Amino acid sequence: MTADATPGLNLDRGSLPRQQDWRMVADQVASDVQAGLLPPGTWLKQIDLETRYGCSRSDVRRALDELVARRLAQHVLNRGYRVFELAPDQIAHLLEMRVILEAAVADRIYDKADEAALNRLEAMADRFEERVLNGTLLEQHAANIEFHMALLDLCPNPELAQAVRDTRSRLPTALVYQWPTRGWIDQSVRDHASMVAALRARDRDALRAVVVGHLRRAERAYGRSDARLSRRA
Amino acid sequence: MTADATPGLNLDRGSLPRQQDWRMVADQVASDVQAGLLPPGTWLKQIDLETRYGCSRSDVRRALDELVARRLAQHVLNRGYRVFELAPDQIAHLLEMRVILEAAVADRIYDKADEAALNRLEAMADRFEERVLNGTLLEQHAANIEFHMALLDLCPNPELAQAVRDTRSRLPTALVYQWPTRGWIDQSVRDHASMVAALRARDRDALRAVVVGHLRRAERAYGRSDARLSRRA
DNA sequence: GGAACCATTTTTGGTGCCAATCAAGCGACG
DNA sequence: CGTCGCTTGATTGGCACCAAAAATGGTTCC
Repeated sequence: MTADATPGLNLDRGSLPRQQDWRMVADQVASDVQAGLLPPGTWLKQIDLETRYGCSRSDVRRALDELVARRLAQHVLNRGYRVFELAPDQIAHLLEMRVILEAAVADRIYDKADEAALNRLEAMADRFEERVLNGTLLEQHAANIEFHMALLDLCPNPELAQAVRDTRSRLPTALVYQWPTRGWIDQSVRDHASMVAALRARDRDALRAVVVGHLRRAERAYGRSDARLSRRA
Repeated sequence: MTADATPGLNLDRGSLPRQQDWRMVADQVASDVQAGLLPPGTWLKQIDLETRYGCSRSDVRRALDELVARRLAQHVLNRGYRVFELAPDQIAHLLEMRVILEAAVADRIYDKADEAALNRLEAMADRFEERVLNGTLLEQHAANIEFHMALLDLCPNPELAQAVRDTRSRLPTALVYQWPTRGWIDQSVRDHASMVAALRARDRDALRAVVVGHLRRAERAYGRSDARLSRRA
């Protein structure tokens, strides 16, 4: 939290309706954490956040408490708040939970998957493919997220969907920015197509297999990034 | 800057040398909600909590925010906080998630289930049975919880175990106090015994079947309570 | 008799200030 | 020369006060 005066991003809040500011701050910080702007272990100084997001001190405090409750930050008494730093085994555990939850989602996704939804999904898969061909890494990432979110929206159990979102938000995507290999991306493109195809064919087992395989590959990618990181440390 | 000797290991929420005040208040309120002392929909007035738990106003506020983050309470702007009131379909969704998560736990529980752990578990099953024979409803309930918590402690994935605890905590147990039928309790006793037996026999499928059956019965019990409630409304 | 309106009281929500606490820098001492 | 202890600076954390909003109770008018 040192090297940003960051002119562009700030939304003026004087004109906004003044309800629930701290929630927006929490979401902003969460978003910045996910984007890798605030790496794990960074101290979240209250004064910095205050100026950065242009809100009051109490808003910052409540936002930080919320982030702790979401397990995106941890609180050290009389020291402050820092971005949560997951140990490798914690990452493994979270990834395992992701597999469990997303497999369950895959099993339950059929009821709401009508023709219109399938078409929208296919459009997003295509968009991802197009972004892979000619788009920045950031755009690829965004399109990827979009596809998965759309898939998740088809889950008939909103609590389950939220659990998936929460689990995902806790996993650092910073590692993804050094996106492993070209083969990985291509495989992802194919996976997305396979998912839509399995949905169209109403083939439960195939869909679950694709989803689990997709996540397992991500798991291995994390493993590689971790190895890189620990080699450096 | 930010040189740090201790990266990552701490996730303890309870083992701090001195727990923060507001956290204790939050846990107290959560416990009272679970116990049915604070029925769903109850307004949680700040002054009441302040006097009831003998803490400052800011502690109360932070505790309430934490309860909102845990989805045990909801916040209405300029009106206050109230105990979360789940719609029947939300309860159904949460129960479904419980089945998903606990089935996953059952599948993964073997690694840590050594002889000592099995004996402890069996002792708890026996205690539950004993409490069913001659004990108050509250004691039965406590013994039941204890057994399930011990079972959960065998889960090698702490994140998954925590997810189960979180999901459980969101389900109102107040309905259980009017404990459905005698047959239900007896079946529970038998289920617990079956779980231990399946663990001893290392029979994955059997264990999962028992767990899922156990929860499905609870599901039906909730359904009945809901019917009772909505009939009255 | 009932409904709308107004004053009072209660409760919530935010802000500013000050004490408690910790890290870093500095000097003295073994 | 290294280490211990103190001082200083910066940051966090709690508390008390005050403003805004809603519920309550009573009154008046239709």
